[in-house]
Amino acid sequence: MIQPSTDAPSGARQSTLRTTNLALVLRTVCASARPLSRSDVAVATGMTRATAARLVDELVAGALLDEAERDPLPRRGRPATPLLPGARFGALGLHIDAGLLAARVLDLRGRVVGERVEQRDLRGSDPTGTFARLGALTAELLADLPAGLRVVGAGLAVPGVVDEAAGVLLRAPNLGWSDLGTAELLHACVPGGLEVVLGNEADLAARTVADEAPGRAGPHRDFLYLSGQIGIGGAVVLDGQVVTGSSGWAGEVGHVCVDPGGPACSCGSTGCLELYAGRHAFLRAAGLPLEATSGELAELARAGDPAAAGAVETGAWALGVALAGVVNVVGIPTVVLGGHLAELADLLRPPLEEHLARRVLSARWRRPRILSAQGPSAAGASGAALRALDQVLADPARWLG
Amino acid sequence: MIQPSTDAPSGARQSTLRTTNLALVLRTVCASARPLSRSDVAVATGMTRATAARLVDELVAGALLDEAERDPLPRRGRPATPLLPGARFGALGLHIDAGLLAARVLDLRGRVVGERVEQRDLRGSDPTGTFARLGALTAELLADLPAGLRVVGAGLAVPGVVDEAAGVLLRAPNLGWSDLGTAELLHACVPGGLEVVLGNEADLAARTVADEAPGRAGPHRDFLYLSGQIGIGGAVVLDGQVVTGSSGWAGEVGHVCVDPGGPACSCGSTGCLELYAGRHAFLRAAGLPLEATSGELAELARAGDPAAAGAVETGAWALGVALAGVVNVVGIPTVVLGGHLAELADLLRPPLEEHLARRVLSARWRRPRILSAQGPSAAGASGAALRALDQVLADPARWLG
DNA sequence: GCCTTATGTTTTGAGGGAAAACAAAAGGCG
DNA sequence: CGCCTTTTGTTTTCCCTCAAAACATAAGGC
Repeated sequence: MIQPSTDAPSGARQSTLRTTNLALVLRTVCASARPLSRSDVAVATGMTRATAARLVDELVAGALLDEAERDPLPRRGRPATPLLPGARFGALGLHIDAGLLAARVLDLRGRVVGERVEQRDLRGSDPTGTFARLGALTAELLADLPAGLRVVGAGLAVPGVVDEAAGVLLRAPNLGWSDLGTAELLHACVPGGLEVVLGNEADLAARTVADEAPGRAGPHRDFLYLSGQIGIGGAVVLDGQVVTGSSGWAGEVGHVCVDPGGPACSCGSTGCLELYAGRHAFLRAAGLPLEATSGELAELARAGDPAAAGAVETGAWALGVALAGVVNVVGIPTVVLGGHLAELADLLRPPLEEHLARRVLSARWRRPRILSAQGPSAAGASGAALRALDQVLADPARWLG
Repeated sequence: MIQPSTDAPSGARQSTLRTTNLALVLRTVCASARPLSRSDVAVATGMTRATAARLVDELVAGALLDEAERDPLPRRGRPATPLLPGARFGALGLHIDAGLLAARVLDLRGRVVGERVEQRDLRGSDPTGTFARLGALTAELLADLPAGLRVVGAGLAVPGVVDEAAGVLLRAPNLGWSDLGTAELLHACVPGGLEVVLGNEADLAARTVADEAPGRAGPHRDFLYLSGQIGIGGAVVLDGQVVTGSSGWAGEVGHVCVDPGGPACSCGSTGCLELYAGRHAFLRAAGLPLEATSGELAELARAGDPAAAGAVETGAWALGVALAGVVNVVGIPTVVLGGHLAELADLLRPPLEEHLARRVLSARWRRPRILSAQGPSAAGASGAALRALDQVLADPARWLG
């Protein structure tokens, strides 16, 4: 018997055409660095002006696009009406990490509409209390939002492995949490009706590098993102898309083996990258207390402190071995350092690039490059909001009613 | 100025709807393990019977689908007309490897219509002569094909890194070839008008595991494929798609570092996986001549030969360290062993699964599994043909004229 | 003040799928 | 044997969406 095939691709009908093109128009406007006119949209998409204008009108009516003030630049011809992504659509991004709590709202233009960030040591904390505090921050933030903003979705970034579908945090060693169902905790955290999607911090932070605004591609589309918090998480980004795999277990770069004869790791393996280039490993090797920041370590190393310089040296070597393996497998020679590694990027870059040049097979053809993530702290919060906004870009028709 | 954006997604029109649905119908029939009727297609795709039937009729008229004999099974209702992928469409897959030359033609049903495989030591061979020999095999093969078969495309699998767009073989250490432009060599190799697309052997061989016939998914959709030839190539398969990255440099598992303090590799790095689990490494460790086969090694190890057993032990250990890293990064716990590793799979599995269980972070949740590729030799040839046939599935309208 | 230019809108037409009725080919059953 | 039921496949009618082309609008240039 043939099933109606719940997930199988279903036949395209007239309405599919419509929603597809509606989404295309919205994405085209979002993707542009400068405001487009209806005519620009027609040219960019290959539609006729009539069709493009009709779709734009519909999106403007639904506030998914805004008509901006006319450009007073003196040009020939009828003046165009510039279009911008709708400022009245926003999404909530939350972030829990070992050292901070954050709640941030981004709008469709990628602007921060409001945020609350709180430094706080959450290692070994009680989930209930932490979610309550996050709920308080969120309530404050939402109360301060400009009137008329539609919050269309929410996401929570956590430093660990998640089962997104089930909303379960499987393992977050830095928080000391595991197998934590978040549905109820989150339900108490945000206003009812707003669903919060769980996500891995590194995956979401990588989005802020891949996209500089909802639907607008950043300068790098293929890269490996390293999120150095206490451990080291990672995300592979191919053509602007985070490769998440069939489950949440991708990107555990911190547990790539650097030296099989090395020390035992808490994960059960030996010689994991985290033991050489994790935050604590850096600080311990530099003789600093675990409360010190990576900025302090960097300053010491730059000042010529031998222990700090040695810590950087060792970290760069370990990163070189592990990242060379990853680059050889995924074939992407661009690595973006985030989290605490971003603060050390300038120091790590020269030795790390040298190690990669030697160990990466393709180095002679395309020399591996090390970049550092620029964005604000709690990038996971922004990434979570971006992901929620991507829903709107994927199916604008849903939000027109 | 807004450009007509050559590669940007262009607006969907009525005809897009048509080609999309045409492709959907063809893929639906191909994906099914048993023949579908027009009515089945309608149910599976969610279209009306009228629409599905019209599209099927068009595909049948173009020979992309065949109407099979009616099933004589006594059932109520008007008897259905079973549909099968068109047997008159085929593609040519070629394969050059260190130890063999192969040419094979598959049809849309995934059947081998004809093949020529020749064992031959091609290490350090002259490209011109080798391509000439491959051309001779191909000419023989094509001459023997049943009349009326339309060969719609061709592919060539090579054990090395390729630039598919440019048709350049950048690096194939086992053949001793590098920076080899293949366009002219291939032009002389196959009949004019047939374009041959270059591809990496491991990527293409992985397709034969992901798809058991054109458009029909195999039992595993997410896995890491290891192609043990002389070196070790690999491919990551996610949701049935080979992840090739932005260039051809993905999948070089053989040069993942297993021990940074290990011996120097010809690639410039140290302690690469190939030095422990490459074909030659196995044979050398077992005290066998380099001409011996992996089957002989396996037999010795099973018979209790200590050197052979040690070689397997060491290889499993090295594979464990390297694959654990890959599994931790891509989050896929299924590994399919191909090439010479397939012959050793039964021996490697127990120790390798044990190493992975210890070193893979997700092992407690999803225990890593080791499988061995079943298919015929020269899987790259089949994969190359499958890829060429996928063009037809992607845009059947092109082949209706 | 008229022409040129670019943008935006309206009108008309064609293509493709949906819905529903219709036709066909078998078994079931009195 | 003849009629009903069931399933498949076909035909007809209608609606939706986009294309094409003409038209309207709002500016600068001369």
